[in-house]
Amino acid sequence: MPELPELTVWARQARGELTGKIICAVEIVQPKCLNLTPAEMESLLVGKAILGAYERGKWLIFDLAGPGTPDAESDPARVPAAHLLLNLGMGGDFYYTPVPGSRTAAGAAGAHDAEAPSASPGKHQFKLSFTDRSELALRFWWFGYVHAALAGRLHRHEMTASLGPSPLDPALDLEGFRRMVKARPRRAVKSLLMDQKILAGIGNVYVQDSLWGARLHPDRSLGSLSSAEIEALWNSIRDVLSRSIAKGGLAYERDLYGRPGGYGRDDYDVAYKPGEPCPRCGTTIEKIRTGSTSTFICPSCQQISLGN
DNA sequence: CTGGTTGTTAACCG
DNA sequence: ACGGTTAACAACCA
Repeated sequence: MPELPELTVWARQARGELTGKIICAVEIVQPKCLNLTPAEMESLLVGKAILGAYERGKWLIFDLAGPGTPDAESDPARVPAAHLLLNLGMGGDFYYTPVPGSRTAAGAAGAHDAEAPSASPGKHQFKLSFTDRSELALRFWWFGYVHAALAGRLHRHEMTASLGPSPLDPALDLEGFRRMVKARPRRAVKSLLMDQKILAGIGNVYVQDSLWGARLHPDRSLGSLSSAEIEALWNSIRDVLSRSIAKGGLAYERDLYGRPGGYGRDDYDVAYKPGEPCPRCGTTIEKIRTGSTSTFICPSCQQISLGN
């Protein structure tokens, strides 16, 4: 499932590839995922230009400019007229189909055009068509959202407005993270990292090696963490996330151009590797139940108590 | 056929 | 109020 690193890669690509494009048609296959009626969504989107794109937790948000002055470059300070908010839920793909006969950033980077999976017809839930005949389709397995908010109303979109800061937000530092931890002494550490209202963007993949890097058992209560452990956790989270971003995200997710990321099994420490040796001490990695999710831990590096 | 997995919300309980 | 648990949603895979 896409988490913060994948969203970061997608947002960067969307900014480079889609900025300035004008939406001329919208295809809504699954109305259930909308926060508006299909007719409202269509009239809100058609005619607007993409001003920019950015990630917010597990959401990808497009700023849209109103019709009339479609060239975002000519007026970069213009206030967006609306926002399109996409969440792929438990997993999905974007399929970008470039302008016929054009060279994309992927093409320039050396991807094989013949191999590009582009839009698989009929399998997407939502599609934007642009006036230059390029398209962006979105496929997810039912839990995704396609929402829109009008200008000045983004703060009233509850699902994104209630998100906490990104762990990679420069405005959040170790002291800020320490305050988050200290404010909730009775909570389990894994539950804190997964809570999108506190820290946005970490899911059940990256949480695994974030905990292992700090030698923390997922069920450790926050009140039991030492100052050094909090700092180790903070560093571990940021290290895991930025390592994946540097490699283009998870190897089993695909970017806008259909290319897989470079962060694969060899990059994991303990995540999804039950039965394999801990890279630090060699102890066999275990899979345990933590609430409704699974956690992969090294039972000797990550103990609930230090066991005197 | 069974059930585990995946993110998010809502409802419920101690 | 807080935090853990569960169900619900839908599709895929083993």
